[in-house]
Amino acid sequence: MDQIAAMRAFARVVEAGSFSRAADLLDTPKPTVTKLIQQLEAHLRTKLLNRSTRRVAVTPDGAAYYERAVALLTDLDELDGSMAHSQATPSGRLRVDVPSSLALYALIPALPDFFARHPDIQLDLGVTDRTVDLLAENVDCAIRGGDLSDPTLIARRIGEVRLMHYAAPAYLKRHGMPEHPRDLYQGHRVIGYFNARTGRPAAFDMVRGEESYELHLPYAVATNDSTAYLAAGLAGLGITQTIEPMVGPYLESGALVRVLPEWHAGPIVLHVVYAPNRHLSSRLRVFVDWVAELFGSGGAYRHAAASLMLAAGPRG
Amino acid sequence: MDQIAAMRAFARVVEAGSFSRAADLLDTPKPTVTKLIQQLEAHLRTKLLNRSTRRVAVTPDGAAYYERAVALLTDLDELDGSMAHSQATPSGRLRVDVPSSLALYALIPALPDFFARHPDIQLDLGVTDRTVDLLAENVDCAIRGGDLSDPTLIARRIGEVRLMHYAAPAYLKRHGMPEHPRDLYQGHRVIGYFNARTGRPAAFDMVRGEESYELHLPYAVATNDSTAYLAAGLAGLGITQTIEPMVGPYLESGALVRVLPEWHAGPIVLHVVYAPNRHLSSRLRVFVDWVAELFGSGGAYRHAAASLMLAAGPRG
DNA sequence: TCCGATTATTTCCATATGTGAATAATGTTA
DNA sequence: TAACATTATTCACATATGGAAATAATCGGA
Repeated sequence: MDQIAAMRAFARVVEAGSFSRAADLLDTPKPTVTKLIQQLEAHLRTKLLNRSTRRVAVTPDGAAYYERAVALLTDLDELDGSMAHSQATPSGRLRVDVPSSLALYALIPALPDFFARHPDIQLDLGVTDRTVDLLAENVDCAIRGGDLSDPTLIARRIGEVRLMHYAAPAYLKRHGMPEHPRDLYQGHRVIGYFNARTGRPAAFDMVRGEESYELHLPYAVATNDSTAYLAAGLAGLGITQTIEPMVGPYLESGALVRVLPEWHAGPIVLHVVYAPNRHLSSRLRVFVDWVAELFGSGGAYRHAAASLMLAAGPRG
Repeated sequence: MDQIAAMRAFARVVEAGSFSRAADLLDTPKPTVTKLIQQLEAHLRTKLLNRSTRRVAVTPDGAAYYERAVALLTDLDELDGSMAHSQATPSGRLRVDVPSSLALYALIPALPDFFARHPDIQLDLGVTDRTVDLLAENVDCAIRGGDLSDPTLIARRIGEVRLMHYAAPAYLKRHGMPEHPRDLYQGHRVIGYFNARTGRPAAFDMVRGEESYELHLPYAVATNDSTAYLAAGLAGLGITQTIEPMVGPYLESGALVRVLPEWHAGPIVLHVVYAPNRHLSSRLRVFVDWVAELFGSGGAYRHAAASLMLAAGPRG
């Protein structure tokens, strides 16, 4: 028995004073109304309505039950309605994971635009380069760069950035400027970036035309956080392999210098990933669309100049 | 979809943290739980649970829905429980119709005993000789004497009373004592009792052994209320045909005298009638049983001596 | 009192749902 | 990395429910 349908039918019969009219109002066949009322009475073991073919009278028990049933149905409709409303109107909290560099240099500076469009959404930003488990940590979506490790997630490509090589002037004054990737093995140090999961530092990729090298270089310091990585480079601790959009203001101020400018480390593809879901919430949908537009339009780094500046190392 | 079952399943999964455990707690097959959750998510167009075969996590939407759904289910269980409770423990109001003479001389004086047994029941007594429509007037049951007119009602026989003939001394002083039923046509008057529905006065039935007469006699006054009828007889307005148990104290006090004592008007069978109902409420059941016992045991009129006494007419 | 219009209910077949068995997926352990 | 135990889901058939048509019941009017 569908008790809710039965309660609705009963309420309508009480209000309409007739099984037939109630059936019409509910757009339900008359035998269905009959059966629902019978089922409800059987469930409650109480006669709710005294009826003949011409007349329907509510029993005292039925009248008492009606009052409370109507209140319950109102609560239920309200609950259903609030779920529908929150689907139709993007609102509520969204948990998003972003690598720190993309958060600090691209996403966060653009958020005023997002909130201008969707003032009812709250974002919980997880700022970490670590690859989080979306299910385990109740993360709605994550922005990821590079290779994707979880094939079960939906990955929507939103753009790409180039990795280039830079060093602080003080570093270059001490170690000299390399002319070729092989030179990096001659007394040079790099800033290491290690994958949080495997613990192994990433290789330095050098690509020029058809020529390419994958170098595993000695480092004085390594980190798994992209912003700390940049700070280490600025401190003159070694050569960095960093995404282009982050370094603009530091190149301008001279805090960083391009190293081996004809060589780059190839593009890093950016994705926004989320779990498959037949019922994708509207807030997740609008966020994903907005992020795709932000990074895809090239506008992601427009605000970088007005963004935070890390401390540069000694100019030497 | 049975939304209530779905909500219950959802609540159990949230609490148990597992589909299988929830199914066990609900004594429901596991595929049923799976389907119910799927149906609920489809209904709400919202993902409530992120799950794998090994893990179940509640979404933020799911958590919010859970709080409110549990409150609703509690209200519903309370409502269902209150109906069940009112069935198990006889309580609530009962509308009973009784002819006035039986109310005043038998039922009402015995009610202290009924309420000692069932203190939670309230009785609404309709005291009238009129044959009420149980359905139209929301009457739970009625006590009736004589022939039954409605074959659709359940009639439970509870006893019988004899109709005899009486007159006040003053009446007999004026008109003399009849020796035979035929004498009643010689200047006598009777108190007429008319059926409320047909408006026709009842005949006087006289039975002695194999001999019987059905007399339509002239009357000075007629009424459709059995207590008013008795009062008219006490006032010396004519000969009455009244049930035996009512007149005890008046015979004792001499306010009434037996007329044609070898003749009686045959027994009147008493029934308690009520509408057929698959779910007879417990209070109606206990009332019917109690009334049957009261009238069946012959104790119905035990209290009459201590009961109200109508004013007698002039003794003459 | 009888007839007819109206309305609740029943019947029987079509459709939807429930459930046992099988399958797919997950995540821990050796 | 492979094996295995556990658990959510799917599949196919059995059972329950929905609904059109037919029937039964009611009650007002002639």
